[in-house]
Amino acid sequence: MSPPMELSTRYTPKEIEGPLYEAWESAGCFQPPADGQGPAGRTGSGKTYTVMIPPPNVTGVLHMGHALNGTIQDIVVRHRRMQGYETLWVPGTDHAGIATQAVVEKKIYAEEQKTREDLGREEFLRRIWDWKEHHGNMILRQFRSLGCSCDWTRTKFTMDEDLSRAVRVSFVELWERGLIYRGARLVNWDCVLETAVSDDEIEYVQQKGKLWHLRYPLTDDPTQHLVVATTRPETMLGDTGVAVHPSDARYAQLVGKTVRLPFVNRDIPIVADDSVDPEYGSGAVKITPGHDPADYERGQRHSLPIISLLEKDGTFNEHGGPFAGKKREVVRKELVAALDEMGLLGEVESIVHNVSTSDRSKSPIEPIVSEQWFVKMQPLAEPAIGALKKGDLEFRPERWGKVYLHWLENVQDWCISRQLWWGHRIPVWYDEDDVPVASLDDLEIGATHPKTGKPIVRQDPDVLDTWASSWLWPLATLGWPDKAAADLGRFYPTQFLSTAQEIIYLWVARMVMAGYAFMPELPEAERNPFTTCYIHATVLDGKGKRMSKSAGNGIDPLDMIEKFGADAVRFSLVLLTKEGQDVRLAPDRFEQGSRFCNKVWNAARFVMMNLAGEASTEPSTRFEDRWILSSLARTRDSVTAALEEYRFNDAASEMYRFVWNDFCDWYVELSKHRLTGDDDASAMDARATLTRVLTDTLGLLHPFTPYLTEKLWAALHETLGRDPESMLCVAPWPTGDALSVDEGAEAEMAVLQDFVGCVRRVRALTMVPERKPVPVVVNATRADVRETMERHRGAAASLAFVESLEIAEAAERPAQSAVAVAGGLETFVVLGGDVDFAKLKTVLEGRAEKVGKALMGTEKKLQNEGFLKKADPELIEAEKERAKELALEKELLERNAAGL
RNA sequence: GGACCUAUAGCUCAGCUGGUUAGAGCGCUACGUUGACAUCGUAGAGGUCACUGGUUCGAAUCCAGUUAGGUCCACCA
Repeated sequence: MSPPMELSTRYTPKEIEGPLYEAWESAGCFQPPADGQGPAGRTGSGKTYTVMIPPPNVTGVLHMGHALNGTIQDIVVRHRRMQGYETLWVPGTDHAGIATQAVVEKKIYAEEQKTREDLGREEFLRRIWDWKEHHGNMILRQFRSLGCSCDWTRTKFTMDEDLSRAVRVSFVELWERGLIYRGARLVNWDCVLETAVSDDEIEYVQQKGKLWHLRYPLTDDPTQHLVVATTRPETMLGDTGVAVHPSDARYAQLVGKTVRLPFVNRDIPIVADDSVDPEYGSGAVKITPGHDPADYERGQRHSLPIISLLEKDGTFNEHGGPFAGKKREVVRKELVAALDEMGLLGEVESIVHNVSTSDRSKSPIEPIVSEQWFVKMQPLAEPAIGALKKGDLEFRPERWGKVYLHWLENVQDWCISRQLWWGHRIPVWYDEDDVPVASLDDLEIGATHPKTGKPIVRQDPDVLDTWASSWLWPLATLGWPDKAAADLGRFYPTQFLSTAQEIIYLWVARMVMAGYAFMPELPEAERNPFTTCYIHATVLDGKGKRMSKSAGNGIDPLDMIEKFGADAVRFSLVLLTKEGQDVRLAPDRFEQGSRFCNKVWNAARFVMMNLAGEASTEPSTRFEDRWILSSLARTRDSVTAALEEYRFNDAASEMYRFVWNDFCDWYVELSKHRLTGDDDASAMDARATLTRVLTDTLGLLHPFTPYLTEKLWAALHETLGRDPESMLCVAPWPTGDALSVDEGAEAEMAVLQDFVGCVRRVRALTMVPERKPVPVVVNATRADVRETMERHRGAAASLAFVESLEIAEAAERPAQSAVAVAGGLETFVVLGGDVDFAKLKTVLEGRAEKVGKALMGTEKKLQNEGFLKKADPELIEAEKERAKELALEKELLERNAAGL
């Protein structure tokens, strides 16, 4: 047996993490075994376990939410890998259309004062690719430093050639199934940047504004007016109706009549609509379907025409009448003044309201109508709803299923076109009559339109929504649309998806739809892309606010990794994050994980420093060995169960408790006198048990703290002269093999712990130092307890630092002794010097009172007829037993207090 | 406005399908360094389980309401 390798007294993550990660990767540990001939000596098991990373934006940097999610996925993946599954975790990034385009555009403007129009489409795209090559994927490197065991050889990007192909195939398939159509739609228009922006890029800014009351003359009788209230008076030029609430008596007789719109002299109808709030403003709403989403809806309901007033830069077009050609701000001012002059301006209220503002240009958003591409969602949603209802898909926590269903059951058609340059170009070409056609392969300008036979004149300039590629993620990363792709057959469907709540419908629901839509050849349940969708906690700051870049309250996980190590960050995150519960984080929360890692490190050091002698090969019959192995068995079972049920914090706290409280505080302490004592057989048993417990502990802990445990695994193997090539990362998960719960040993251990607790309490109370040997007399009325004490007097004496130990049934309290009571034991500690008996008396009385209260509680229960009649008989028995014990304890406490 | 979540020790949180002397970590108090670990050990103080009702023999736990905080979605003409 060789001496243990040199281990410092403190765990120093920084030095070991990098090399270990490289070792895992170069040994191919993260790749599933190919064709039964696995890397790192593994063979295929035939069972696969697949996880897809939610692809972060290429522009992204790791934040706490990523760190938490990365940790969760890695725990699952490492656990399954050790269980023998052929495990695949696919990493990658998302091209994130607008976010990326904005980042690069901004950078180019800052450096060269050039806009994307200045560069032109082709050059601009080249620049983005260039940027992506140099600065993208930073986030993937950060996932590595967390220890994530992704198969990096399969890294994907949503604009890779194969994924782009998949996007195009999916588009054409939907086109051919008649699920894609073109239609008018209000989009959020940024008049400064002259682009549509998505809902996500709008900020609602609270501003002071005015609510203008405008008086519209009735067509019948121009001396009468209908007053409408608006915050955007200039849009009146596009009004095609006025709405009032159907039950509003003030206007009831006007419904069906028309008003004449000033400036443009258009007669527009007055309609009744439930959406109008009679209390707000004048109770009458102007309807501008071309420039307001709510009005668009109202317009649809009442079949009102749509008028578009604005050019792309925000100037008014020919529908603006006298204001045509003027900017929107100017029109507002002039129009209000003109109305005032005509006597058509009523009250002007000052109000505070939310103005939708473009994130990027900070200018007010103008909703405008434009032509967009849509996907019909209804037919795609049906099977996705079925997946959840039939149980082929489950959410964790379950309640998120409701969010998923609610969205699917009210699903709107999906607008998939975006007026951007960065993204998958829409594969649609038009002939000279503007007849569109979708095509798998690019059509040349001048080529023949396959349907009309006329020449193609242009390709659609827009690109697809980012989610039009990410909804294919589980399919396309495995080789779809090539149905014969080996990975697709082997790893699809996947088992586990962990992601954030806010993308349940943006992403999760759509992936499910895609699975059903594009894998029709599979049995129904297997089309669903993942069986479990785990929604992880939202990470909040120490004050309970969401962590975000803009709020500046984020904790950088990389700083924490730098300071505490990846394992400490991982362990802390998981320990703190109860399933389904948001988590508040402050930097000092990571210390707990850090301390734990150090504890494990030192426990392992202790074990290895004491393995220099022979170890037993037969199972030990000694109670402390049986006790710790029993506890190990319980822990192993509950950790395994917790991991399989995604209760990661339960698993982590079980490990924490076992390692710290059972193994370090009791077993290691109990082993010390054996390892240095004269009883060789006992020492051999201790060495065997220490080795066994450490080995399994490292295995159980590996998913949580991979670096620490891998390092210690290597050290242990070196110490024992075992296979130096062995890697914990791909070692088998600790399982049953003869390790089971031993209730006898547990009961004996409980007696010992009671005894030691008594002695320690007396010492603390009377200021006798922990290690100063003292004579102890212990009374145990129960014979079995007395026998246990007799059997383990050596262990008891060693743990309690006893000078002499007398075990009796009813000994008198020795002179100059203090006493503590627990579990039916009456423990007298003989002290030298002065003892504060008055203080001791107070403590005993206090305890007696507490125990008395508990006793009263149980007695009350036992006298309660309802309880005796209705409660579980076993429970009643237990309660009687408890009453006996409490009564004994109370008696002992009172007797001793009285004797002082 | 809609949906959902939370309220337990000074702080951050556990407490599963109702029966515990209501727990953990941090912080606090006292004591302790001859070697696994001071990123440690031992002992201790500290809680009307937000409030009000209800169900029950029995409620931190189940139900209803109130209050306070949070998250997501929608968005005010």
